[in-house]
Amino acid sequence: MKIRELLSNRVQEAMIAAGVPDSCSPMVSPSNRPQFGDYQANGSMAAAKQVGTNPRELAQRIVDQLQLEDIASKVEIAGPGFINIHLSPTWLAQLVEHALRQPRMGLNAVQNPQTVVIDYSSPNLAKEMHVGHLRSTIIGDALARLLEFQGHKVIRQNHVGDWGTQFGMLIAHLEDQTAANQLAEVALADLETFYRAAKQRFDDDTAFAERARDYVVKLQSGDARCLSLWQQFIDISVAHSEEIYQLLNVTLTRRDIRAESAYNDDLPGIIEALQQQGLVQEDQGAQVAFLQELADKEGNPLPMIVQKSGGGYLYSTTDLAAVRYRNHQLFADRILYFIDARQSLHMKQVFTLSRKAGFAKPECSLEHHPFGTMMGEDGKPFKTRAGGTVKLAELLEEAVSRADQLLASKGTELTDDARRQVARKIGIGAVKYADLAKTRTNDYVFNWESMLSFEGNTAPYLQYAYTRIQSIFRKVDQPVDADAPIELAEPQEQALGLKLLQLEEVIDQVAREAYPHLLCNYLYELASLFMKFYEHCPILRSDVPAASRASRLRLCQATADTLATGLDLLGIEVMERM
RNA sequence: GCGCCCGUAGCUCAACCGGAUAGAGCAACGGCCUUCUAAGCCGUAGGUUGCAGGUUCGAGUCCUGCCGGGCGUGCCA
Repeated sequence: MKIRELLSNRVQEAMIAAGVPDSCSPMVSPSNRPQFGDYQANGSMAAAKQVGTNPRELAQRIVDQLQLEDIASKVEIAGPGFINIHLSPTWLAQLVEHALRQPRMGLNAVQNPQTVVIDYSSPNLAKEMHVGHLRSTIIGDALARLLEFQGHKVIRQNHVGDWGTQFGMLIAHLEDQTAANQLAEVALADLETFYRAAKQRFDDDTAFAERARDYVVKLQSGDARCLSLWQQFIDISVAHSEEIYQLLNVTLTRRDIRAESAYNDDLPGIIEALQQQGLVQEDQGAQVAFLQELADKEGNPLPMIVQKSGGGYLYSTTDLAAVRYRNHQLFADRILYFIDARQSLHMKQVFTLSRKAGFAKPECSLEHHPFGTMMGEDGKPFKTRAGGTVKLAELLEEAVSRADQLLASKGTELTDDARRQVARKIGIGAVKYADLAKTRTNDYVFNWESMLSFEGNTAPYLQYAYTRIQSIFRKVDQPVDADAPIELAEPQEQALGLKLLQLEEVIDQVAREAYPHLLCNYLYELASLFMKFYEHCPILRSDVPAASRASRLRLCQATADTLATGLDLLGIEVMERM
C-alpha cells in the first residue's frame, strides 16, 4: 500500500471533478510539520494559475469533491491554498496490521520487471583495491540489492581493468620473481609493493623496460608464455578483490566479472561498424568520432578518439563494446554506471556515440550515476599521512578494530568471540553507511570520529535500535499474540505507524533515482521515531494494559523487520545484541 | 579559453518535478536511569542558504552576471 499514491489519485480525481485539467499534478507529499497534517497537496496553487482563479477558492472546491472519509480524520485548507490531510489513526492501524500479516511487510514485486545491468566496483587489477573504489562498490551494490528486491532481473557487471600496457612490466617482473624460485602467491601477496617494484625497474632499467614493452605486444598477440603469466597475476589479484568483497559484505563474486579483456575480440568490429556508418574519420592517424551533439557554443564538435594512431584501442572503445554487449547479448532495459563524476564527459561521449551507432537500442536507458570524491579531513582527497593511497583492506581492518575497542570500552556483556562478530558488523556497517548516507553526487569528508561516534545518523544508531527491540523480545515471558489489534493511541505510536508504511515509497524513489541516501534518511527517521516511542510508551511494565502491550509488541516487530530489511538493502547487517 | 559540479548553523550533512516559520546530528549549555540496553530521550542556543539582480502569489531550489573552490577538456584508464 502506497499512501502517497493513493492520496495522489484521490486528489487528482477531486481536482478533475472541480474542473481542473488533468495535466495539473496534485503535488502530494509528506507534510514537513505535524501541524500541517500527515500529507499535503500543493497542486491547487499551480492549478489556480492555469485555470485563472483564486487558489484558496479552488482548494475549497477540490476539498468539496475529495473522497477521503474512510481514511482521513481531518482535511483543511491553509495558507495560500495548501490542502493538509490528517490521516485517521484507525485507518493507519489497519494498514499496519494488514502489512504485518503479509510476507515482506506487504512489499510486492514490481509489475513490470526489467533487466537491469549494473556496472560497478570495476577496480584495476594491476593494483590493490583502495579507497577510491569504495563508493562505486558500496553504492552500486546497494542498488543491485534494491532492484533485485523489487523483482527486477539484475545483472552485475564488474568491469575490471585487466589489460593494457602496465601489464607488460607486471608480468615481466613476475617472471623474474618466479624464476628466482618465489611462488607467484608469495610474490603477489602485496600487490601495491609488487607494482611499485615493477614500476621502479621499468623506470630505471632500460633493458627491463624494453622487455616489458615486448611483453605487451606478445600478450596482445596471444603468446602462450605471457598469457600464462598474465593469468596467474589476474587470478591472484581477483582473489584479493574477492576477499575485500566478502569482508565488505558486497554481493559481487567471480561470476560477475566481465573484464576489459573480454571485449578484446570485439574491438576491431566496433571500429568497422563505426567506419561503415561514417561515424568516424581518420585524423592525425587516429580514428576519431566528431560529436556534433556535444559541440561547444561555437559549434565545434567534440572529438572522441576510438582508435589510436598506432592501431591500439582505448577505454572508450572497450566501453562502446560493453554497451553493445549489454544491449544485444544481455538484453538490458536499463544500464546503470556507478562511476566517478570526473568521467562524466567520457560517459556522455560513450552514450552519444552508442546511440548513433546502434550499439544501444533507443528504448534502453543509459544512466551514468556519478559520485564525488572521498576527502580527508583537510578537505583534500583522502590519503595516508605519507601521501599514498589508502588500501581498502587496511581501512576496513581499522574500522573493525575501532569498533571492537569501542565495544570493549562500553563494557559489553558479549563474549570475546561474539564481540568480534559484532565488531565486524558495526565497523563495516559504519564505513558503508557513512558513505551511503551522503548525497551521492557530492564529495564527502571521511571522518572516523563521526562515523564511529555511534551517535546521530549512523549505522550503529540503527543497529542499536534493532538490538533494543530484540532485547524486549528476549524479556517477553508470554508468546506474542500475532493477531493482536494495532492501536495507535499516542502521538508517538501514530508517527511510528505512519513511517512504517512509507518504506515502499522510498524504495521506489531510490530505484528510480539511484540515491541510496534517501533510504538512509528514511531509516534514520524510523529509528528516531522508534526511540521516541520506546521512551514514551512502556511495553513490558506491569501497569501496561494487555491490549496495549500486545499492540506495542507488534509495532516493535514491524519496526525491527523494516529496519532489518532496509539495512539489508544497503548491505548492512544487524545483530541481536551489542 | 571552454565545459561540468559544488558553495546551507562553528563542524558534518538534509531539505522529495519551486511551497508554509530552511531541518537533523556533532560540538556548547540545562534536564531525565532502584522500572523494556543512557550507543538513548527531553529542552535551550545557534542562519542575510557565497554576492547582486531577475522570473513567480511563493526561490536554498529556476534564469543572468559576479566571487570562491573542485574536476574535466584528441592518442592513460
